[in-house]
Amino acid sequence: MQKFDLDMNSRVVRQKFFDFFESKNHKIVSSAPMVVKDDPTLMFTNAGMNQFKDIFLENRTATDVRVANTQKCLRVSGKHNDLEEVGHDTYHHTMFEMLGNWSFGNYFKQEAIAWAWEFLVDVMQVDPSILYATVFQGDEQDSIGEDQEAYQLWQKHLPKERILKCSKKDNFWEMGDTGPCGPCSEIHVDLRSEKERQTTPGAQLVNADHPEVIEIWNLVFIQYNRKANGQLETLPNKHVDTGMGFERLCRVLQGKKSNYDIDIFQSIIAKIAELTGTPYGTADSSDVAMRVIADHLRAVAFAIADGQLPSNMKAGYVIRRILRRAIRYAYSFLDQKEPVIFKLVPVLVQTMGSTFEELGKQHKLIENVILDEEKAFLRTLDSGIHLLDGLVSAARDNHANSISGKKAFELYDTFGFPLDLTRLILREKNMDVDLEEFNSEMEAQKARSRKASESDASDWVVLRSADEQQFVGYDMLEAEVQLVKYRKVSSKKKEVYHLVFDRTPFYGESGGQAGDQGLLTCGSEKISILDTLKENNLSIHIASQLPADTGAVFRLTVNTQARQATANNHTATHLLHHVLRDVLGKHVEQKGSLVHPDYLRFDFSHFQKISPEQIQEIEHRVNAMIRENHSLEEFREMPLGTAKELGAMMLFGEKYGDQVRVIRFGKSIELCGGTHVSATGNIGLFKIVSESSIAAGVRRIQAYTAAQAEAHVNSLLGILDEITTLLDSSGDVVKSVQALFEQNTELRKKAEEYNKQEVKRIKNNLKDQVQNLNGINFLAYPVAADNVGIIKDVAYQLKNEMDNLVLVLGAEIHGKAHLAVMISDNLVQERQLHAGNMIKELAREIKGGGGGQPFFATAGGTDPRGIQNALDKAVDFIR
RNA sequence: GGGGGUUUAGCUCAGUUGGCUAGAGCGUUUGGCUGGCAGCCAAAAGGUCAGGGGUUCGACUCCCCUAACCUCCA
Repeated sequence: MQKFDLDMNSRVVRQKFFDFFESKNHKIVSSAPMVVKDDPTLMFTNAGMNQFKDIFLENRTATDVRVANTQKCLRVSGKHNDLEEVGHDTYHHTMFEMLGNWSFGNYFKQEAIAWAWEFLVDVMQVDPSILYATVFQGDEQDSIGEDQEAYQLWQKHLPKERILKCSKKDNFWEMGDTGPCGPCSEIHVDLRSEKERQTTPGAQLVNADHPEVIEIWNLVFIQYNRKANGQLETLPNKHVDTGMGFERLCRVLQGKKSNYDIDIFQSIIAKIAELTGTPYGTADSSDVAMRVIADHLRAVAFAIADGQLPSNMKAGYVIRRILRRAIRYAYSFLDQKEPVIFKLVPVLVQTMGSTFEELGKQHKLIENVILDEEKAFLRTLDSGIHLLDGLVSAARDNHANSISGKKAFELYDTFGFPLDLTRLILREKNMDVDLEEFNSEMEAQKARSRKASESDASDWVVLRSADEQQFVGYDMLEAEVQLVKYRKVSSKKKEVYHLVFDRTPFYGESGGQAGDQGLLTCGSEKISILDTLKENNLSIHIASQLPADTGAVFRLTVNTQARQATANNHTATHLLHHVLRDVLGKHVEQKGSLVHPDYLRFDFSHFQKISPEQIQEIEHRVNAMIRENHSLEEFREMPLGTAKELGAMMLFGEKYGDQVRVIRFGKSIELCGGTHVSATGNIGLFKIVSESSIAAGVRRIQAYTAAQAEAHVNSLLGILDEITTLLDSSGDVVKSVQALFEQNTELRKKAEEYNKQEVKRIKNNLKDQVQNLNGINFLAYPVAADNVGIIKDVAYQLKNEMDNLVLVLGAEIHGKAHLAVMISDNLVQERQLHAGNMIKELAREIKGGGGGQPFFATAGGTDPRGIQNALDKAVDFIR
């Protein structure tokens, strides 16, 4: 029987794992950020191996060959992970920790298996009789046999009946369609009761989605490379990559039935219970809601700490979806109509802040961002409910008891109102939604999106094997290089080639700095490099075409002008960052940065609007640092510890190696991989052009430097100049404009007054001309007016003053003919007169058209000479 | 990156197939009444109908472009 230890809280478990692998000569490294920055195939870290991917791909050589860590991971989709399922069962999460130990070309299966066993059974005292191991059974298609070696090794610890041979689906790990891969061996644990275990052997339940027979540790043995043609080749360097679900391990050790019962989640759930007044265990629906909230809170808080704010694009959208799902559950099943999730942040910081210090340091920001999103989504829900009410009453009027899928989809797609809420509300009113139609609308939406973002990358064509790619761009702006590999990428818009060279002076887009542009030359052939991207530590040059001779020696030349402009903006960003912390306070943390040749954009945490005076002060101080002309001090390889002692600025959500590059300009010291000016004086001028908010607690500054700043200032001065000239004002322009405004208002009022008088005058004149025909007060008369409004006004006023009126007015305004017909309401009723029909006929006389309502209509035409004819003709209608 | 939507008074929003001289509620101001928790009554002020272009006799309404925001999908 599994014994468990109440003192085995999550912190102790984590520490024991580290201690164990440290004793096996592993280096304990910190978790990489959860948000992935330089891998287009991945938005979030979804496994422990992500931060070592470049080692497996041999883009980087490992400095330590034995490593262990805990990695914060996020999964929202995948074969066993559907966001909508999380919280309903007891062992799936969006955010989770993955404990792992790694060997980079060092130890292999024997040690990996022996140590896994030793850690679980000897150190953590897991009952060996509830453990199962799986090994790869081989695959004919790939012509590889079963993993005999692993099978043998497991027999030292487990009887044969508890070592299971499994298929490629569960026991062969691949990073992607191509690349490093290999068989794996999983450890499963059977947590069912003694009695249940005797009735059904655990072996039958392994890999069968049983909630109590679960995988806890996957040992991956990377020994092959999958080539583009599907073939496997044996790797010279074999690696071990293991991953153990931390929350599951804690569950086993704490003797709980559910991951959500371990200390990490229970502290959060207890707080939810306290805040909502609903104890955990009250009902199934509220329990699910609490698990959803507890899980999603972690995911969102960690993402924000790593710099990923909720937004409507890409990774930010995933975070928003997770957070909104939590809000939805709080709203629907815990009856929380006001923001509540942000109140849980302190508990999370308390339980996890010591291991992940980024949480505590950004406590306030995380709260603010969550609160803001809660408010926004509750507003969205409010207006959605309003719209749904409209749909419901419309359906009732039609005696329908359901709402079309199309409408429900519109509610969801356009107004962000979730389908499950729609259904919940409808059910209370005994109504339903056409789900089939909803789903087909959804499919159409997805298809549209896919089509729009379609791009097709063909396989890499590898020309030569190469060591780690060398970046020489800090020292050189051109270099002789050779092509290592290339591929063609076609998207809807155009075709480009991705080129990778053995070395390059081109800076690949990273750390917010835009990639270099430039030229690739070979003899007389010139190919432009449009952009440079960085993927998994590899610089990829985007070229408009492929060079004729791919085997040649090329010359790569960076566009120096763009590079210099970029450097200006990058250095200015550092100065700005430094000054912001001085002027606004040390709470300022970089939350995003874009360094472009034309401008710079800097996002940072700060909770109020920055006043114009502060903007001026910031600008002034940055310009002062520019004039002080600090020289660049660059330390390419500084131990991380030394950099910290220097007080170098480090960023959350950024991963740093042991050796870091440090950039210093006077008091500004930052860890940075970007390119900079040789002295701050090069920047010339720094000018802030906008300050705004992009999220709760995050502000954005955009600025220009050098030539752009100059151009900006000049264009503003130019506008001012023009205004001054227009006003013919040599003195205070602002006062002149104010005076102009006042004058304008005055004149407008005067004009209105004049019009009123004019209307009155015309009206009084007309009154005398009214004839009585057949009991109708009839008048058809030309008037002199200089705008259409006057005719209209006259007509309306006369209508108010006279009964039984049929009025036809004509006027020539700006060379065009205008007619208006007004008929008293009673005549419209009694005599079936219709101004609109009348005017259509009359309009013929002025060669125009018109229309309107029964009592009032207008027409216009091109022939003013016809006005009198039209007026004469009008009388026919009342005879 | 693609789709859908919104933009009308200080705020929240109505505004039908193009035609009432752009409205409501709240808020503001003024006057009157009133011992009360959003007091009551009356009146007034307040609009570049997001911006620009077009169609039309006539555009808040239809078409095109731009901007900001909301929202879904990838």
